[in-house]
Amino acid sequence: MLFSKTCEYGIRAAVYIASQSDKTEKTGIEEICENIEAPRHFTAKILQILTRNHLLSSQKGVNGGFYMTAEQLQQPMIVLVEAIEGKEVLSKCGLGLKACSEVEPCPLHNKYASIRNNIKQMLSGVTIKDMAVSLQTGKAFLKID
Amino acid sequence: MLFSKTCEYGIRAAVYIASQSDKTEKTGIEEICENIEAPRHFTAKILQILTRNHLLSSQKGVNGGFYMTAEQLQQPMIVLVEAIEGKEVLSKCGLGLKACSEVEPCPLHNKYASIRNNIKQMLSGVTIKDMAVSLQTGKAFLKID
DNA sequence: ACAATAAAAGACAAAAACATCCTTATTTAA
DNA sequence: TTAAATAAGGATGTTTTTGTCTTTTATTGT
Repeated sequence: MLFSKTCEYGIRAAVYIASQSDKTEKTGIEEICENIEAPRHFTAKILQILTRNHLLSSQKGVNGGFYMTAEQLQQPMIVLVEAIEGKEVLSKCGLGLKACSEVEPCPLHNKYASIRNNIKQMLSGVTIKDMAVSLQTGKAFLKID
Repeated sequence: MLFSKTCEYGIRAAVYIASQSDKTEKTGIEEICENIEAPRHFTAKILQILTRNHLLSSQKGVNGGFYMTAEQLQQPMIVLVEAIEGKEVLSKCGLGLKACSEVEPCPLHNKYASIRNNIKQMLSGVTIKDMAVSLQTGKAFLKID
């Protein structure tokens, strides 16, 4: 509902990569996709987008793969989501009206705005690292073995 | 983000029909679509779904059209949304994990659950009629003329 | 240098969402 | 009782999203 498949895979992949970022080895796309149960090539494309947006780092060649810098680990989820879904996604009218505004609101405007703020707050208040830590400490899961 | 196009059109159409429900004449699909700026045939199909689900009433033939009973006007938005998007939409995992649960939650589980509850509350707390009234009193708009 | 490895990039395919058009069934006014 | 009106239903088309496959480019260990 909230996220597209693209966004779901992107978040899951980023969190997995983050969870591996203590290791010195970089993480390959194959390993990532196995651990988040996402389609190989499709996910690779999403990671390209994130890499272009400097939310991930990557290296080609032998022993290459994906990894995250300390700075990247500290990015809040909202940055990921906006990179994938586009910045507008969190400001568009809930009923899809082009002209919806404070002055001429749709019938759902205020209620929707408040929900949207909740969502923004959630996405701003959680970093990739936060989620990775919850994985590492066994408090959360991306895959049930 | 929150709603599909199908759902947006469905809500807008229902609200428009509701806003016309004081009149004795029923409202035709043509008029509805003009006033909510939605595609004619596509919207007609959505209204079929809502009618089958008894969220709208319709009548064929001369002077036919769509209308809503007092009871239908009192339905909360959540019923509309569930009829269109499916009941599961408001209980699925935010990261798209099949196995996500309280016991084995995804890294976003609790935050997402709280957002979802907000959304449910909003959708349960607003009736079609509420939205129609805001239209009728000029407090809200579906179309800017 | 060279072979192996891994991400990047591009072309293509399938499925789902969105949208249109045409026919059918029903109702009613004349 | 018939013609017109209007929703319902079915077939089809388009676009977007999701997914795969192949080739290219960069990197590195030997």
